[in-house]
Amino acid sequence: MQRDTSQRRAIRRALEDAGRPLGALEVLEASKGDAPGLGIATVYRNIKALLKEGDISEVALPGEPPRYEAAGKDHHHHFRCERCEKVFELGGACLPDLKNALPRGFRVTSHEVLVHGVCAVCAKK
Amino acid sequence: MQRDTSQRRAIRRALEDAGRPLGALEVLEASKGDAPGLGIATVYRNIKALLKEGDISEVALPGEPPRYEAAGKDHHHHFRCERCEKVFELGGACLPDLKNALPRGFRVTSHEVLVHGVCAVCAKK
DNA sequence: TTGATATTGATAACACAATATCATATAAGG
DNA sequence: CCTTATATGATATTGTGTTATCAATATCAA
Repeated sequence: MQRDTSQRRAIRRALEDAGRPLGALEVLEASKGDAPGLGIATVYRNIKALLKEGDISEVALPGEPPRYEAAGKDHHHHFRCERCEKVFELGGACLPDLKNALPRGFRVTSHEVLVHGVCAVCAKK
Repeated sequence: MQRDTSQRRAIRRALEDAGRPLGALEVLEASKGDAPGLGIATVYRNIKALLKEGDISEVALPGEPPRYEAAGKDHHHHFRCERCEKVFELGGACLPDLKNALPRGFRVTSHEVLVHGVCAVCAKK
């Protein structure tokens, strides 16, 4: 159990090559080149499997369905273009001292930053 | 059109007094003291009306339904307790220089920070 | 107080993403 | 090359949050 299918390869490849987090439909589109006729159910199935195996990780966004990106990257945050709605990866640039802003007794386990704006491609149009 | 009902007063009051963003069901619970028998549809209706009037603003969170808070506050971010799932307001503490982290040609319009952790009440248990 | 009408509460209906179903296709060991 | 159990594709179903419907109620101007 766990066969090496062309669909699974195409989906893994699409996520590895994208360089940015993809939603389920984006994965479908990006994978169709390598796996014609690919169905959305298969995309969801394989996303779930890849998550369980730890090959990809989920990028949750406010108000929209999650995207997925290759796992194992350094700490980073994301940028969402409000025109094309694509999400991009941002390197470096993290938070200053959070502790000052925290109420007494609060304990931090993680944080996430989402920057909104217009990407380079959309800005030119 | 636009009548002053006890339900509308209760809902507005609940959001103003909460001191933290509330979800629709939290608004329902918090308003029931002032408006017994309040229905969820009325909560949604009034949230929508208060949004349109600019009295409250939406706080979108990854992977869950939006919360709402009184409008007009200074720039701030939010903390979500992973135990009780309440969301709290964080003052101050903002981002350093975002520009360095941005790819060329990207334009920023806003950003949001969500801190995950355990709130003071839950940490004591 | 009265009457017109906005508002409410209960609940049906909707929208959307994600999962389940199931017949068919296919990978992989023998 | 066969066999068989897993994977796939099409689509029905689910689940959750929100909105629509509608009879009953309550606001507020006259």
